[in-house]
Order: sequence, then structure tokens, then C-alpha cells
Amino acid sequence: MPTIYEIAKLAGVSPATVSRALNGTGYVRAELRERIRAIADSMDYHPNSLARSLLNKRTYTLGLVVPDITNPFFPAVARGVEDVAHTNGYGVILCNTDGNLQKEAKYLKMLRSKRVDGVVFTTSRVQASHVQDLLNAGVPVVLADRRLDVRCDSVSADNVDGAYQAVAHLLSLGHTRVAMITGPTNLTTAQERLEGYKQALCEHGIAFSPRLVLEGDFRQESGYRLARELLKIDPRPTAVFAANDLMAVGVLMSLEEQGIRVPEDMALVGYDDVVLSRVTRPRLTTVAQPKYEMGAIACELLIGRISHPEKEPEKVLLKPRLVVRESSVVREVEQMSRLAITRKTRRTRATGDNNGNGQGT
Amino acid sequence: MPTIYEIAKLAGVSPATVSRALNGTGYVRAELRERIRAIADSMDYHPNSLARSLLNKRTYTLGLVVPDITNPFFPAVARGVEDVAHTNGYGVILCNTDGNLQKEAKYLKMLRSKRVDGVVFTTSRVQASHVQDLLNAGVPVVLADRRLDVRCDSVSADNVDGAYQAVAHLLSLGHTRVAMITGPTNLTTAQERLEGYKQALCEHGIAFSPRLVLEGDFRQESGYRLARELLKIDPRPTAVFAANDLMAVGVLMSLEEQGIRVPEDMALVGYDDVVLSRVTRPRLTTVAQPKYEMGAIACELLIGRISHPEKEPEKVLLKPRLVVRESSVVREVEQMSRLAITRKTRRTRATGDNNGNGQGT
DNA sequence: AGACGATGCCGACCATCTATGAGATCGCAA
DNA sequence: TTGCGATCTCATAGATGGTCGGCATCGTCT
Repeated sequence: MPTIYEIAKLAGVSPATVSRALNGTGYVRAELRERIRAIADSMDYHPNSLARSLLNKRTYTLGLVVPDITNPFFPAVARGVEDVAHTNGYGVILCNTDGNLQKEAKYLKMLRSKRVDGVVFTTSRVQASHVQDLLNAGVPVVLADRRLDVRCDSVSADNVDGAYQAVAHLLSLGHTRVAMITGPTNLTTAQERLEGYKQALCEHGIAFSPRLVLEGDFRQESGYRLARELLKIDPRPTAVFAANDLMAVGVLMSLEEQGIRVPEDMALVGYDDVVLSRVTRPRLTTVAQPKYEMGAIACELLIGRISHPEKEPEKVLLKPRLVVRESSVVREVEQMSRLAITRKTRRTRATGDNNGNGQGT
Repeated sequence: MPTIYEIAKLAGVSPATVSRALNGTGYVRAELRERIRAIADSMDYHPNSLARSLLNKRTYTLGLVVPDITNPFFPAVARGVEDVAHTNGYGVILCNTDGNLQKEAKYLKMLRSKRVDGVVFTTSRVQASHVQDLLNAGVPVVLADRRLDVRCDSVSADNVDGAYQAVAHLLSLGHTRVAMITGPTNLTTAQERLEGYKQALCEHGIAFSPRLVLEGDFRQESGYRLARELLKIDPRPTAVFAANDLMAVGVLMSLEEQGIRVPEDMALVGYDDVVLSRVTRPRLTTVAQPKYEMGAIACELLIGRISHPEKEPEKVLLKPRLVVRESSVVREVEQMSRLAITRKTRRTRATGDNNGNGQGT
């Protein structure tokens, strides 16, 4: 690994001159600058950003804390963060905490030792104190898909509105007994979706009945299990809103086994628009969250704050969008080709032209 | 951000003593060490790894280059890499290249500036010269799921064997006209899977017929399109092997539209065991690759090499495993609960207890 | 001649580690 | 008890690679 000293020796100038020549700061004769550049190239020189960072207190590295990149929700968010970071010259260190606070603490220790310029949290159970410690130490933090009672920037999608849209859709189809399978009630996302469910009922003049609400845990198995409970309710509901797609898939499988037709006997709507929801039979009506945008905006906020630490914190709220497919509406099968085109267009920004491509496997 | 100087001043000792006290190197009176530790804690001290790295030439940071973390294949690999890295005290910088060589070059420049200790490549179209440049500069590289004519460590799954298992399975069910939908023929993974197909036919005494091989591009749409072509072949094949799950899903949808029953009229096997393959109707028989292990082993190899740069390169070849579900075999519907349990057990190591959990959405 | 712009060098500095060596302490033998 | 070497304990002084302000030099213009 060559240093500016070696380049300086070869070029017959001082190291400082090499530094200014390569960085374009200060006065260096154009011809000399070119010669120095050529020498640097020929030596395969790469500036040592450690030394640079040591001096100017910027590492151009960010931390990204997620519970588990394997969970279908996070890759899109991570991609959004990473894209924006990269175009701004930042690198991103990935941290999987599994929702484990000890692990989270260990990662944060590492990130602080590495002197990252900021951290994006996309984890449903953040330790507020961890975030606060970071902020106290002067490390900017942005929360994505999560609100917390801490004074910092955040981006999230409007869960109340998303759930409202889903349930209003079912009600507009004429359903009057709409059940809901919620997520763990200690999660704000789950709470908000339940709230949206209630609002929709209320606005359509339908009384809220606790008997129609079952608590799941966001896993497929809970959807499968609770679907059986659902059928026992008398009078039986004609529609279900599941607080996420995984549980909706569980419901779907369970109903299929029981010989209940979807959507004819039971309409079903999920939440998240995970890829899964496009291949089930029937395809799942669901609420799409702007996952990529969430990550991208989070990163933009973070980079903005790094240069303006005193700015007032921003809270960005994105709009979810109802995607009507087959599990809620009785109609002829849509053309696959049309769907494919729609999907491609819609997700172009999100994942680049490599989307849905199985390459590398 | 406090430094050892400030701690030293408070403790009334020299910075060097603080360094030794905190690192446990050299002699420091036990009582003094404790006092220094206490002071460091109270100041929320985090050692500056930049300064440390500058000196001992180890950053404890690795680079991970993938085409697109959004592609369902890579999160599991990334998780494997990250887990092993973390338990060894390393951080991982994520790089999405989209298969774009310019982007790849830019990322590598960044990684070298940050002086990462090594790089894992999991990209189907790596630029051999990029890898070679890295190796020449003394930066260890490990290739995951990709062999390349370069002298370095690598891990991959045996694609020939995987395809062989898939086709042998179909043949053993009595099929004699088995078609194949391949991936892009310029990708080694696709070539190897075609080779496995041929071997299976050969060993079962069935002549290879080029007319039964259609070239797809690993995307769902190509499976959808080519399934129609398949039906035109005379005599019509009774089984298809698709080189990945996405294309298999396309085939499935297409056949469904044409009223062809799977597996009764046409058996189908995919490749990759993506989550999708568990929710289609019928569920997809497929070849599972040990994705997590691939990442984990890649990272182990890398960390090994960092401490032993002169070791002979290792080429690890993992075994894929055929997962028989419903798209190939005519039988009663399996119990959902049994499947759920199996899945959970099998993937425990891969994703921790958070697997399949929709939290944070 | 003096002022000013262009050019390039010198040395300090960032936070940490490590080699060196000085001084203190301790054990053991005389 | 004293003396001496071995062992502790800690401070000092580079060294890491790059940046930056200050300063010297040189040429040109007024």
C-alpha cells in the first residue's frame, strides 16, 4: 500500500504537495498535478481514509441496525439506505440484532469505536436508552418505520391509514362482519393497524366488536391457527383483515384445508405486499408500504443531519397503498402479463433493473 | 468523545498506562487498572479504532459485495457472513453492485480506502480483474457461490449434483420426457445445472434431446412464456425441471391458466428453495441450497486467510438437497402443522429465532 | 522597490500503540 | 540486615498516513 510519501519521493515533491494535488485543494501547477496523479495511478494508490478520518472527524461510514436482514421486509429498506449512502460517498455497516438488546449494545459499541457518522435504526423493538446514548454522544440517529419518544428524525408509513384503507375496502364490498388478526399488541405498528381497523368500522357505522379481534404474533403459524378460531365465531365473519402478509398466508392455507373458498366464502386482506402475496392462490389483496423509500428517506435525513446537527428533527410520514388482488374481490382471473408489466414499472426505482432476477443462484 | 489523554489526566497517569490498563497488555497494578476502567466508563469512553487501525494495520472490517440484497437469494448469504463476522469482532460493509462493473469498481475503491481486511464476493458476474487487483494489493478475497479462474478461496454448492437429484427424482417417478428450462447460458450456475440434467438422463439411459431444452433468464416472466412453448412440443413432455424457483413459479401460473394440472398432467421441479416455493399451489418441489452456510463458511475462510495469508486456497463445495413437495408427486395434502415444524427446525441456525417473523413491518 | 499572487516546504496535529528504559519493589542468599 | 538481580510499574518518545496553517521563495506587475 503506497503512501503519499512514496509518491512524493518519486515525484520529487513534498508529501503535502501530493496531498493537495490529489485533493485539488490549494495551489498546484496543472502539469505537476497531472504528473502526480499519473504516478499515484501507476502505484495503485488508494488514500488511507483512516488517517484522513482521524484528522477531520468524518468517516463517511454509517451504521444500519435491523433485526434480521433475512426477514422479507428489510432488504428493501436496506437497499434504500445503501443506495442513498453510496451516491453520497458513504459506506454502510450492516448489523443484525435479532431483537436482542445485548447484541444491539455490542453492535453500537462497535459502531461508536469505528466512529460512524450516523446510524439508521429499523428495528421494531429499539431500546430507547440506546438511541438516547448515541444522541448524547453526538452521533446522529434516524428511526425508520418506528416512532419512539426520542428527539430525532424519523420516517414511517401511516399504519392507521393503511389499515383503514384495507378495512374500508372490505366494507365497501358489502361485508359487515369483518374480523381482524392483529400483531403483538406491544408493537406500535400492530396497535396502529388495529386503530385503523376501528376507525374504518366507525366511519361506516359498524359497531366494533372485540370478539372479532384475535391476537397473532406476525408469524404465519399464528394466522394458520387463528383462522380456525375465526370460523367458530357465530355469526361467522365474511371477511378478515390480517395485520401482515405472513399471517394472511397462514389464514389462506388454513381456510383452504377447511374447504372455505377465498374470496367467495371469506374475503382476505393482508399487509406489507411481500413478494409472497403475488404467488399465493388466490393472490393476496394487501397494503403496500413504500419500503425502499422509507430507507432512502431515512438515509437522506441522516446525511442532512450530519452536516446540520442543530436542525429541528423531522418526522416524515409516508402513505401506504392498497393493492387489490384476488383474495378480496370475486372476478375473472387477471392476465399474468398485465400484472408482470405493472409490477415492473412500479418497482423500478425500488430495486433497479435486477429486480426479481434470480441471478447468482 | 474522550481520549486516553483525558482519562490519563483524570487518573493522574500517562496515556500509555491507560492504554495498557484498558487493553490488558503489559503491567498495570490491578487496583489502578480498575480505577482507570471506572473513569473510562464514567466518561463513556469508546476507543478510537481509526487510530488503532492506523497503527496495527487491521480494521476489523470486511466488505460484502452482492448484486442486490433485494434478490431473495442474498439475504440468507449475507446473514451467514455477518453472523460469523460479528462473532469474530468484525463489521461488514454492504455493497450492492446491480451487476454493474462501474459500480463494483467504485465500491472496491471505497473498500480499499477504508482498508477493509478482506472482501466476500457473492456476485454471479464478477470481474475477474477486479478480484485479481484486490489479491495483488494483498487484500484477501473469498468467492461465494461462484467459481472463477483466480487463485483464492471459494465456497459454492454443487449445481451439477443438485440438478442431477432433481431430474433423477422425476425419472424415478416414471417420467421419460423431462424438459428443462435453463438460465442464461453464460452463467456458470446455469451451465452446471444443465450438465446435471444431462447426466441424470444419461445414467437412466434416456437420450438427451435439445428440443426439450428451453433457455430462460432466471426471471418469472421467462418461465411463464416458455411454459407455452413447452406445451407445443410433440410428444408433449410430462415433466419440467426449471433452473430456478422464480421461473418454476412462472411455469406454474402459465400451466394453471391453460388448465394443465400439476403434478398430474405435468410434474414440476424448481431450484433454490426460495420462500415462495412453500406458498404456491401446489407447493413446489425444489432443490435447496445451503445459503446461510455458504455465507458463513465464506466468512470463516476469509477470517482464516486474514491471519494466514500464505495458506493454500481452499475450494469448498457444498451439497444441495432435494426438497420434495407437491408439484412433482401425486399424493394427499401434507399437514400444514407438520410442515411448519419441519421448517422451523431446519432453518433455526440460519435465521435465529426471529425467522419468518414479520416484526417491524 | 514594494506589493502581491503563485508555488511548495515545514511542522504540528489527529488517537492510539509499542519499544525502550528508568525507577520502584521484592525475594533470596550471604 | 544488606546487596543484587529479577520483576513490576509506569513515563517518554516515536510511528502510523494524511491534512492544514503558516511561512519562505520566486516571479511579475506597478
